[in-house]
Amino acid sequence: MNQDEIDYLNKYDSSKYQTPITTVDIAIVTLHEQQLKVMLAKRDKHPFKDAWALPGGFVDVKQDQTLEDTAHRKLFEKTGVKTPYLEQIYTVGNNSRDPRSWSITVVYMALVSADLLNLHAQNASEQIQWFSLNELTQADELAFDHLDIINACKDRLRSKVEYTSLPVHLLAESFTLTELQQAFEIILGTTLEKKSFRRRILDAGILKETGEMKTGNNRPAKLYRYNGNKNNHFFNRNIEGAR
Amino acid sequence: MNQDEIDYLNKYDSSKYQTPITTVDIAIVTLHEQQLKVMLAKRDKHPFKDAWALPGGFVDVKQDQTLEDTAHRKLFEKTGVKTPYLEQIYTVGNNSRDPRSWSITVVYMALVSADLLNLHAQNASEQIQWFSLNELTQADELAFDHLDIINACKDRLRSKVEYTSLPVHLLAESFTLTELQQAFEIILGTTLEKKSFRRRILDAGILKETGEMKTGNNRPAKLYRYNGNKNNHFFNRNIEGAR
DNA sequence: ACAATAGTGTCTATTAGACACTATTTA
DNA sequence: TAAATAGTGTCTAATAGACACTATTGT
Repeated sequence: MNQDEIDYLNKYDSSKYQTPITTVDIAIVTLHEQQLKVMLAKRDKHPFKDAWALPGGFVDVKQDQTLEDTAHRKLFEKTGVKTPYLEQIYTVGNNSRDPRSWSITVVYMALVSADLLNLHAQNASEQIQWFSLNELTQADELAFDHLDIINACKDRLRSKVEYTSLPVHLLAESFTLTELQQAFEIILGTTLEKKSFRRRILDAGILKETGEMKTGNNRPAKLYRYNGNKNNHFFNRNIEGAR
Repeated sequence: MNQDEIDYLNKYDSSKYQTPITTVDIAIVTLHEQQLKVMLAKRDKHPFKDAWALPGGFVDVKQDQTLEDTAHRKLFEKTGVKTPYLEQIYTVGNNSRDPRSWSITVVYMALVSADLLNLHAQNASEQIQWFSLNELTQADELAFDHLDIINACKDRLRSKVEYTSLPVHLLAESFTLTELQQAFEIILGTTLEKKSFRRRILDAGILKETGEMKTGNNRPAKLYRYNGNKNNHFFNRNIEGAR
């Protein structure tokens, strides 16, 4: 860096340009009672005071080093979960979505196992509630364009389920193949053929048997653990529901 | 909107919060002389003065209604092209990518047919050059994290070619199946089997014969036109090169 | 006729879907 | 032994890959 550039940077004052306000919003999604749920928080400030909105907020330029840090921070504040599956979905920016100003939001989606969340305790609070992803409509009058954003997340979920192993992130650390199949079915909104499903998943080599069994009033089922960290496995052929 | 909210908005001054600076960058990609090329512009200002960078810049809150408007505006300034295939790739934001400040950039990729561009005229200018997408390295010392961004675009291109019809956007309005196959091959970096390729594309029903033929020193080839506007067709099985 | 490229016929290999079957538990 | 769910055997259908073949042009 030469003196010329150093001088330029010393004189640079980013606050003197008119720029959009930039936020990060997160769709925190979980699977509970056979339904996909998304967390919404009641806004305690203008604009859209008292409306339900995705958790989110401004980048804290002191505290956050990256956009992912902002997303992780917000997620931890709301759920206490530190290492979820977190994926950037897209960024919306225009001059009409926020009455204050030209506004940009970077949207993340987090998938969290319900067993890491104390869903009932959180429901007791007035401020946070879990909504069924499929039942949200215009009538719910969400803040900003958050209904559109949630629908975009739902579409992304659905389409990724067709060719990835993404639903594992909605389950507990160990799970049966039937539980995994149900997660796929709930996201896709169809039933899947058992044998094909099991073959697809097992042939992919992405699960490891834990050695434990899940017992009930019937034949016990093998428990598996996902073997691929926070990454998804990509199949090179879509699952049936896609057709 | 009630009086309370109106008062809040009247008093709201977005410039008093410290926020990241936000830009839009575009990877403009074309196919020329059997190679993928990306357009870079030489920076005439600090920071990274005189380094090559992706075209891009700040959202103009007066002129642009949406982020896509900003991308289209930048693209038009550089190429004169108004309606390209334009896709949002992702958004990078952190406190280290720009020496001025915490910085966010929303990255778009545009695919443009080489026959809409006057590549030679542009190469004559000192300010803009087309670089082979596969030959850019650290040694080129691109501005900011633009090499990383370009590599992310390259990865996205490659992976989408495995299951979409995306390469049609790199060709002229009418093209032969052999030209389309070559575009796929260049992006994938492999050769494809002719019969499978043609069957896949024709069975998808995404092309329409123009009725014209392309002639040369050999059997003439049917010319086709893409039948799907700016959307991609999604195949439910990946192409060979994927394995 | 030959070179060059366009375009096809058809066999094989792979894998998803269908569906009936067997296995293992509790009550 | 019945109910319930886990898990398998195996046939069929769909489709991608391989590759040899035919077709049509200019020279």
